Amino acid sequence: MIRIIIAEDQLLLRGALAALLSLEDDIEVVAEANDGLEALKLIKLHKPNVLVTDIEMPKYSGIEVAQKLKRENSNIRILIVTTFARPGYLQRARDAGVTGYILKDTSSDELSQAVRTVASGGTVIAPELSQASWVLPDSLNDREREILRLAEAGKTNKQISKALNLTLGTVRNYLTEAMHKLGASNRIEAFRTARENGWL
Amino acid sequence: MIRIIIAEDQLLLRGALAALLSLEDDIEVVAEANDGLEALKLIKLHKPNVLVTDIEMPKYSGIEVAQKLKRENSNIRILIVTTFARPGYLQRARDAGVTGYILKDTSSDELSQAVRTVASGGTVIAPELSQASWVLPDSLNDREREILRLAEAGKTNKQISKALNLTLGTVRNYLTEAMHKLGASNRIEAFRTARENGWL
DNA sequence: TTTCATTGATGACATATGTCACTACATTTT
DNA sequence: AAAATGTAGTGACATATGTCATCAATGAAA
Repeated sequence: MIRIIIAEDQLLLRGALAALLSLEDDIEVVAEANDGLEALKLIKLHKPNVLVTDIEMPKYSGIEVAQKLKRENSNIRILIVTTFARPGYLQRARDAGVTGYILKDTSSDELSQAVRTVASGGTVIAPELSQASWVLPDSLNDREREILRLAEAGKTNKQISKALNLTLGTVRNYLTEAMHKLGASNRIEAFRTARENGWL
Repeated sequence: MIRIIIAEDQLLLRGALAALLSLEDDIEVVAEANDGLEALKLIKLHKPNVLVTDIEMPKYSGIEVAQKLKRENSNIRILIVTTFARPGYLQRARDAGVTGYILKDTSSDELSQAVRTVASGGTVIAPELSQASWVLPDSLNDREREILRLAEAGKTNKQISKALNLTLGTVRNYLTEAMHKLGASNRIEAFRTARENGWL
């Protein structure tokens, strides 16, 4: 029997996933979490074999949960079920020891099959991601990432420089550098590209 | 018996919604659509009582589908189930004759109850929205909207002016005006605010 | 220890953005 | 017909943004 926990903040989908997976003879849903923090607590409590989780959730993202579990040398298997086919997400997920990554645009059959594969030590990657767009490596550094995030929030260079205790000129330099790395010709293109690739 | 069609592009959620609603004795799922266009075709074919639909879908959005149905004087009831609590969406949905608007973060019980209410001629609005709706009226005009959309895509004023056959100065004037209306101090804040309110 | 990479800074420059007052014209309203 | 409204434009101005070459301090690697 494969014991699983489901972490997903959309109640409707969470309930549905639980219902669908409970129908399988070899799968038992032992708990459901509404956010990353709750997921961690429930995992410690129930020691399931597999965590089926969304990425974008309150408290901790699915990727952060995976990172924490890895740091604790947990031997739980993780299957991420997300809307976003973002190369950067997949990259970080794999680095965090995640062995399953599928999209919400798959069938319930594929979902339960993925749970089984992951539970038995296998790897499942959504076909949309397995080949495509590896091409761009994330070359942004932390400063560039921070600055892009603030730019995305509508901050001016001056506000960014105050927030990060940097000079106005330095902020502009980092932004220029980020734009070059991303092939963007202004800050808006830059943070959009970074966001779409899952680098923010 | 309430005959319904479900339109939702995420396969997993669509299947789950269908499964959940099929469990109810008084509800029958007669078809499922993957996008707005398919939904319209299936409605003509099956003449269901209620359309349960997402907003953000390929081909036509749920709101566009509602608008087309209204123009054809269809007497189908529409229940929108969406992730987004955006006042502007709700506003446009109501203008299109939609009588149900709930969030994906509700329970399956509330969902089936909402279907019944809408089917019998009632109205259901997510509580998160029923108050917030009239906070800010959407005072943007079409030009401002277009320009904000292009700005959001990372276009410069010059590119926008070429795309819309306007003068550079005119584009800047519209942008300034939009920023004033939205209480924003630059284009990024402007299109973010507009987007969050569902005005783009 | 010398070299190298990283991180942050400066200054000068061109271009883009945002602000405002005012104009012009066509279409509605009154 | 006169007034109001909507749509687009001009010009002048200040500030923000993006580009580059160059410099300095620090810490890690050779």
